[in-house]
Amino acid sequence: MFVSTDGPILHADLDAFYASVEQRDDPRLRGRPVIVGGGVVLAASYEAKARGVRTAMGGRQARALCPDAIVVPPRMSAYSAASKAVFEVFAATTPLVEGISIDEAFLDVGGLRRIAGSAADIAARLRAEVAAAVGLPITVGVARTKFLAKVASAVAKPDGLLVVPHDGELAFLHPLPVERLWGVGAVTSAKLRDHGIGTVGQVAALCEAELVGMLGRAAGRHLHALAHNRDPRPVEVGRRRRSIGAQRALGSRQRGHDELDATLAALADRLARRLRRADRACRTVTLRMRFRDYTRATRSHTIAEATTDTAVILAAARDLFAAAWPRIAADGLTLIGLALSNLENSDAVQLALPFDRGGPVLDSAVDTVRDRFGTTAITRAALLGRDPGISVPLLPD
DNA sequence: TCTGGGGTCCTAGGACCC
DNA sequence: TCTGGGGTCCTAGGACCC
Repeated sequence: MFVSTDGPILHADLDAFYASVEQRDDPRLRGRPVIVGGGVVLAASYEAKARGVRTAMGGRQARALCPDAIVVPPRMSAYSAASKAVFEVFAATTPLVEGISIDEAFLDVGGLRRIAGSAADIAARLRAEVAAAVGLPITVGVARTKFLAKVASAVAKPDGLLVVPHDGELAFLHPLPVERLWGVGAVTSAKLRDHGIGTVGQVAALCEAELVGMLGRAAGRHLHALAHNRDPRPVEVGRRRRSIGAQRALGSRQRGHDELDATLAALADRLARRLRRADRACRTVTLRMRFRDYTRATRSHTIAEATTDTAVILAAARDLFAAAWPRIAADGLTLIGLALSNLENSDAVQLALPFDRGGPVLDSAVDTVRDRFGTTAITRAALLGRDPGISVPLLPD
């Protein structure tokens, strides 16, 4: 489900989010280099970033670059609470909010001009409100497209506001390095630079076919469009998660079969709980592995019936694990993970009825469910029992 | 100094169906 | 016995993002 207008789009992005929450909650950390996460850097304050510390960097390297950094363990519940408070400020600004991650969202402010002023005014007020209500710095980019709004916020960081005017879009975009384009990571960047392409303007000078030849169909078309600031994607409200996963790094020590099996069971249990809490069910279980040489592999299995059952999920995971065991034993596992995908809503109600009973029973059962859960929930029911899996349409979808 | 944990989307081959 | 095009689903891998 999505709604959108033609109006300007805000990209709001909290600065060094986890580290900023730590500095907010502990005055001794303010103005000092802060690293969240020990083994690997989950977030670095701007004081630490100035010393070269980067997200996802190994902890030892980070401490070498910045020996006086204060390293704190992550407090995920504090970050969730802060995120929730910030999203409440977003929601008070416009109903058209698309959350991208815990610290980032697009806001469509088209149609608000008459009641709330220009997009620049709205953005400035949003920053002030987040600072006042939650005590965190946030950067906002404003532009006509999602992509350009995101580029603008990245350029304006930290604690900034940047509005890209309609008549200045390409003048702003084209001098930027290609790495600013959404979807250009290490691999694509290297390919482009091999062809002597370093700026967005140089990408824009290529025709689409040349880019497709270099990068493949989807990536080529995508980059060609972005380089010309063509991005028709609307701000989408109410997007639902398509997969949930959990993983554990295992370090270099070799783990035995039983220890890995116990880890697998813990992952399955954790994921199944999250699945049920979200009122979703899954059909596909994927086992993720990383080996000593850092190669990766996935093995997946799709079940006929969506499930929320820990035992069913774990059984599928164990089958995949057993099939992969020879390679695991030979190559050594350094990471194990599970992902659940092919998610369906599990907030439907199933009616189990005797196989030989007729329509009136069905009708009264439907009425019961309607009374209890509301009419819109019912579209069809499965006949369970001796012949499971038969679907009978009761009402048109 | 070897690289965490959570996600998204795309590609490509094969099975299967009409 | 050989022949087609089109579509969906599943599986595996890969690039990318925060």
